[in-house]
Amino acid sequence: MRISALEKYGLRCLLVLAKEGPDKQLSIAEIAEKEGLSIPYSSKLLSILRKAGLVQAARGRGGGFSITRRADDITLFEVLTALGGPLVEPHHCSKYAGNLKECVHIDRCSVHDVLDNLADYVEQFLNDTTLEDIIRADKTGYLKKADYKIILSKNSLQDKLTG
Amino acid sequence: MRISALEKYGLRCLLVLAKEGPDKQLSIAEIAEKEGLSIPYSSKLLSILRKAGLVQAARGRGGGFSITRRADDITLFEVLTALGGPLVEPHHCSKYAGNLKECVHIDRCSVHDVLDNLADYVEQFLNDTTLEDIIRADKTGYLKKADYKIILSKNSLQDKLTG
DNA sequence: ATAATACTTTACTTTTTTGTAAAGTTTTTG
DNA sequence: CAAAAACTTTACAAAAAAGTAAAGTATTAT
Repeated sequence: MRISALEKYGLRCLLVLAKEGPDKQLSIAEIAEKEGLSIPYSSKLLSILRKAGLVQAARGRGGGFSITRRADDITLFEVLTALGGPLVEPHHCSKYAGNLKECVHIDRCSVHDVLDNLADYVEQFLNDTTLEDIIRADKTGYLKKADYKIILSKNSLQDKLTG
Repeated sequence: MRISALEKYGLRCLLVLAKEGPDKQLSIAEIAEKEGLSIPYSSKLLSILRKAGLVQAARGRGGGFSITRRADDITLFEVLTALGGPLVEPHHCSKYAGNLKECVHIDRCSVHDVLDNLADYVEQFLNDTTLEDIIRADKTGYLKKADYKIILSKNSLQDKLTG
């Protein structure tokens, strides 16, 4: 379980634009320079962010990229999902079944269930963190932080199935 | 950010042994068969688990693997860390600096800070989940689950540095 | 129009991760 | 002691991810 390079670098590029706000744009070269990345790699990252609708591009002379929404309206969840996909593969049991066509735990896979719970849990954190929070931390040195007082309860798997 | 194949398969192999308890052992062939994995791949997974001290091996005829501790004494954090390493690279800023030798945000990297917070947060969940919880869920259909009532607070970065 | 600027797309190389194969070592049984 | 069972190690092949390069397309200024 690891944060990918694409996620880290892509987030950093987006933060550069987030600091500028939706009304200002920067060229790939400017963004690459600010983050110490190569121009081709920055192009790739920005292309992914554009396809996800997080930034928009203006082509031609005087063009560049701008963020599509305000920093306080974009969550870390959106950004990391755009760059790295979901934490758990949607069809884990069919994709990672080893030699067999289907997971041996096809009827009830508690590993999958616990990983799904973890994904939900992580999503909660990521949805509670906006780009604005990160920008503010840069300026003030204070970062919003989960308080590690997690309430654990027993929930029925059946609840999830029936909604 | 993704759960790796090694983490998922490794966890499954360990769970097979956890269900048997520390006093019973199974051969690689038996474990592979139960999880629908190839024998060479299972060997690799069990080798990693052995080096991490989570299982022990008895060689020779009649040998096999057994878990070293009870299922309720092994957390998901230990298992996933053994199989996949930490969520965030320890020296992210020096390793993923792009073209430069050091991260451009070397003095204060709020991206790194927020990812460290995420790692701590995830660790909390993983430390609260034992192999026994997963085994129980297999039997009963009930899985312990974080209640999504996360208390967010503002914490000083300085707090982290000074302890 | 034309040239310069700047995004876009495709293809390719390198590195890492996954997964397999085979030869080696240890222990037990006959 | 020899053979079989079973773990161990090393090396290798295949697939995915990371990162680079180059040719293409759109826009604007002259």
